[in-house]
Amino acid sequence: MKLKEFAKQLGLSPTTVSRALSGYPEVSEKTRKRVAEEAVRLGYRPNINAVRLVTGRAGAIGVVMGRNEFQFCEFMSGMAERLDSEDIDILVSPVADQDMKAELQLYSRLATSGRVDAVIIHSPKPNDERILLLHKLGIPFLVHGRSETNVPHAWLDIDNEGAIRRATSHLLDLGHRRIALINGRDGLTFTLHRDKGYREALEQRGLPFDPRLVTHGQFTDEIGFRSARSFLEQSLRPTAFVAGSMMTALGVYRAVRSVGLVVGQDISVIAHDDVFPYLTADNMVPSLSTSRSSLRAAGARLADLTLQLITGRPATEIHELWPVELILRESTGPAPDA
Amino acid sequence: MKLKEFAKQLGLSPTTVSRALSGYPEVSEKTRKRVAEEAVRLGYRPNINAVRLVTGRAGAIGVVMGRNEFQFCEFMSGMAERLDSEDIDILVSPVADQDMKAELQLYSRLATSGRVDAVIIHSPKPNDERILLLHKLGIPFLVHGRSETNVPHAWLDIDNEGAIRRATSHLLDLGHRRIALINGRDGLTFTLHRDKGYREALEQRGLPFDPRLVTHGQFTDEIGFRSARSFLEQSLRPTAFVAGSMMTALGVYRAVRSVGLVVGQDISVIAHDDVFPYLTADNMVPSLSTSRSSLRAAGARLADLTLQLITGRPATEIHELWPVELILRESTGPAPDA
DNA sequence: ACAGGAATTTAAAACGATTTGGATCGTACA
DNA sequence: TGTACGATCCAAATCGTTTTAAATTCCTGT
Repeated sequence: MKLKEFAKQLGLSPTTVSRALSGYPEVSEKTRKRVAEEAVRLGYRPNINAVRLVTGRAGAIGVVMGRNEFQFCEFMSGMAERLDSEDIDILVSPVADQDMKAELQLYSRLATSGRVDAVIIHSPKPNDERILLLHKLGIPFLVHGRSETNVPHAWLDIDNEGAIRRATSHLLDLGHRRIALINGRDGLTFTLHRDKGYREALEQRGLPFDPRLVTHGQFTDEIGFRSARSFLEQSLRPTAFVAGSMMTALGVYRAVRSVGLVVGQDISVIAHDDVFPYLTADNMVPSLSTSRSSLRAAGARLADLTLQLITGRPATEIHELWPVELILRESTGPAPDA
Repeated sequence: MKLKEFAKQLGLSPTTVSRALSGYPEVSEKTRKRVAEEAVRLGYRPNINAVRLVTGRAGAIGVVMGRNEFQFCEFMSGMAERLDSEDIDILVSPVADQDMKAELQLYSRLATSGRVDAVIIHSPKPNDERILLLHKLGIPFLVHGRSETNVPHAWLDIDNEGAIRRATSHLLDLGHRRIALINGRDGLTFTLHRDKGYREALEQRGLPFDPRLVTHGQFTDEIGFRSARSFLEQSLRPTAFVAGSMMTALGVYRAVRSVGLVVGQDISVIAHDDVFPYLTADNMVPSLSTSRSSLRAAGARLADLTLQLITGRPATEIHELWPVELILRESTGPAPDA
């Protein structure tokens, strides 16, 4: 059913009907109500593509998905939750991991194709080309994470630095002196922030920083396992691990067991938990101490902020830094006697 | 840059330019080439919303994402891989798990809003209301999984029945007689198929089916753990587990260890693996025997089939059943002596 | 040189909404 | 009574393409 036909059935002009449905003020309350009711009864819905053409809005937010990111679904779920009351879709484009050229091209296509009103950038670097590109192309965008890139941009991030500082500090409080950090991919801002938090905790006690106790890599069980194994094989092995993700922690647990040690007794573990419904720190054996921040909530909020950005709120106003909880469970305990 | 302006610069009519770019035959090769080159040079790209309005195509495929599905990202990645050469987007809508009413409403909105050209249905039931609804609404759709719903529909599925039959058979070959099955959510076709495969393997040996050895539930580590624990606490405990997913298997491993037994020795485990880059069966300790089928490949193929469906291939022609590999690793071994 | 037909090209009509700039209707006030 | 003004409503222009139907150009064979 088209607007013209629907309007005729109501005995009104298309103009009035359109206005009534879009909430413009120059239509009487009585008419608006009647239009709304009849629209439901007759099942009239504006053709979305016509609306998009004439308004110039795309009605969608673009997100670029790396190939190996298990976190992505959770984030998107959050976005979608917030968006489903609006008439805004989520458009997903995939890109091969660590292929910056392909990724830039993709963003460029996305921005110029008019398919999306805004895009979201994940895992930025301190100096991120994508941010420069999108700024230059003039499309609204939001950064999930932080960057030092020298153009104004909106961002939302969690306090990675504080999270890891506190986790490390807590392990130090428990008497651990050799603490290994299995961090994220090198060069990304959040990885750097976590490195920084780790060092700060050491510095606060006047303890030296040993680069042999830190590794970088993707958040997979395999990397968690390998890193932990190689740490445990060092002559002076660490007594505690700070792991970058739940998947990493799985690998760490395995590595610890594989050398005949016990998590929570011989080796303490704290991991960062993005809160997944299908893999919970509480259910691990022993239950896993975590720094926790809901990725789903971040997705929802980021969607919200994106809507604000689209409707004109200046990007320079949009900066949110979320605190991270530290939740202690059984995987952390006092350092064993040396 | 608009078509009109671009055409004027070329000294051609909009019609010819449009045709040249869309590959219609009634334009000379020389002109086509010139138009294509100039389009790149001047950066002309048709306004996507205008195209969509006039052609009536939405240029997007809709997928509905349940909240707790970690598999989803992997599937979507596959779809996206196939789609990124086409001018077709993926539109993601979330829905609360197990809320069929909300889900039906969502599909209905999706189908009538004109935002998508086709939708994909996941995890169907033998008698699936969504299939009936979409058929009634007349929008093209593809089912990932199978259904006995009595309307013609396209589908792609893996051979769940055969996979679990073979896994169970193999455990029987190894001498196991009490084999527990930790299956998926009750009522879904793939769950029923897996149940069936399990029973068939038993029947083939003339062994009785014991319903106390089968549980149903979501694919989470928690459910894996709880189910396995309760099995292991039975007076006559099973010596082998067939687990529905990698997450489930994580829980099973934990449960086995928590009662002081050893996977691969006291207890054999086979799980179904959808092939995730961040959690691999090979890296588990002991490495996990799996029935394996790439979810990413399924996503890519399903995207492909969806394109075919949209361009007119009859749904009744589109039926694919994929075989599942059985990969034996260290988690399976001969049954311990009774 | 010219008819006939194929190969190109084009003008103009969709597609289905929003929005601009007026029109109409009542009501209140001088 | 006439005017001004606010409250409603409407006709027509517009968004940027594709596509239909018709016009033009270019060959080819006689």
